[in-house]
Amino acid sequence: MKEILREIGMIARALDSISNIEFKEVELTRGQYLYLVRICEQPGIIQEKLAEMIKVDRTTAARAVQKLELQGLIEKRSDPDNRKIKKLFATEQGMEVYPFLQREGVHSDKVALRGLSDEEIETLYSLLTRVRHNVEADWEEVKKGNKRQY
Amino acid sequence: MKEILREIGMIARALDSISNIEFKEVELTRGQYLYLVRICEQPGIIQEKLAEMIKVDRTTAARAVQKLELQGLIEKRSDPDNRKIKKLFATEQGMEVYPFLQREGVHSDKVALRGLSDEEIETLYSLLTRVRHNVEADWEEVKKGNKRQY
DNA sequence: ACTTTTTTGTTGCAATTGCAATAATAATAG
DNA sequence: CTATTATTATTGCAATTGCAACAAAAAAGT
Repeated sequence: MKEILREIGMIARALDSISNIEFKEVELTRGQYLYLVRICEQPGIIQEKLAEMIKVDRTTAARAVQKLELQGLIEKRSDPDNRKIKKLFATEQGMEVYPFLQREGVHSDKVALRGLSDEEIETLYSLLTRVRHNVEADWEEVKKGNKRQY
Repeated sequence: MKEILREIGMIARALDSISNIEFKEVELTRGQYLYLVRICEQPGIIQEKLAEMIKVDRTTAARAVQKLELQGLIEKRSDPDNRKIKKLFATEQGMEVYPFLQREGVHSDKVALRGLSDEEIETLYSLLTRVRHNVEADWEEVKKGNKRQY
């Protein structure tokens, strides 16, 4: 049943591709939207958690965040209680583009789920959450350098 | 319900990341496995279809295929009936690594679907197929330069 | 027949991506 | 309390990725 994972891959790449093209209108380059939406939604999140959430390499997130900061869309604030971390916040300018990201997301959602009943959507979501939990555990292990055996 | 698409994104990135790390063992660099498995499974497929299947830019597929050829894992054959296309075939060497890709795929599958019943798996697959069809239509439009409206 | 459009392939950039390696602080252990 | 480990962030490469722009052949229109 390996086709399930292929379907997921296809859907993810297609949607990502669409988003990247559409967000150029808001001066966002490839991938940036992923980080910006999450920072808008979870003000104060740190880079490390962001990478973990998105499932991307730590250094990739570092660079994406760096660029968002340079563009003035987000801000890094040092924490007096913990000098190791930098909390991330969307600036006013960042918050201005957020509604656009939301609208695009809602639309993609609508398109993707067209023809599915509310119940089917609920089922799909619940199943995917479980799959994600399964996969996420392995991802963290492998990222740490541990080897899966099969 | 936009969380569905996020779950899909997370799962896809996590699995892709794992695969990329594991396939280094077989001298494959990032992304190459996507193309190689499909060429092994569909001998004679052309680049354009490959990109369409995988949902990746045409030029990205071009470069991936180019590299696979340079590494001697696949072969491009010109078609006497159609001088525009080049059919792709795995070489012996390419076919040798294929079983490894398969085993990895089966294992990822097992991990991802752990705890799901056969029926749930069936349901998930069927729902995802529908979602993919929905998304794929939009992707092709947007790739052609057409604008979605919302 | 021939003109226009679509398909298929390639290359030049400019950018993201991620592994390795480094650093610094915080948390844990002995 | 100090030594070791884990967390968080950064930078230097080397590679993939994709948009633009081109080319050539095939397919569709007129």
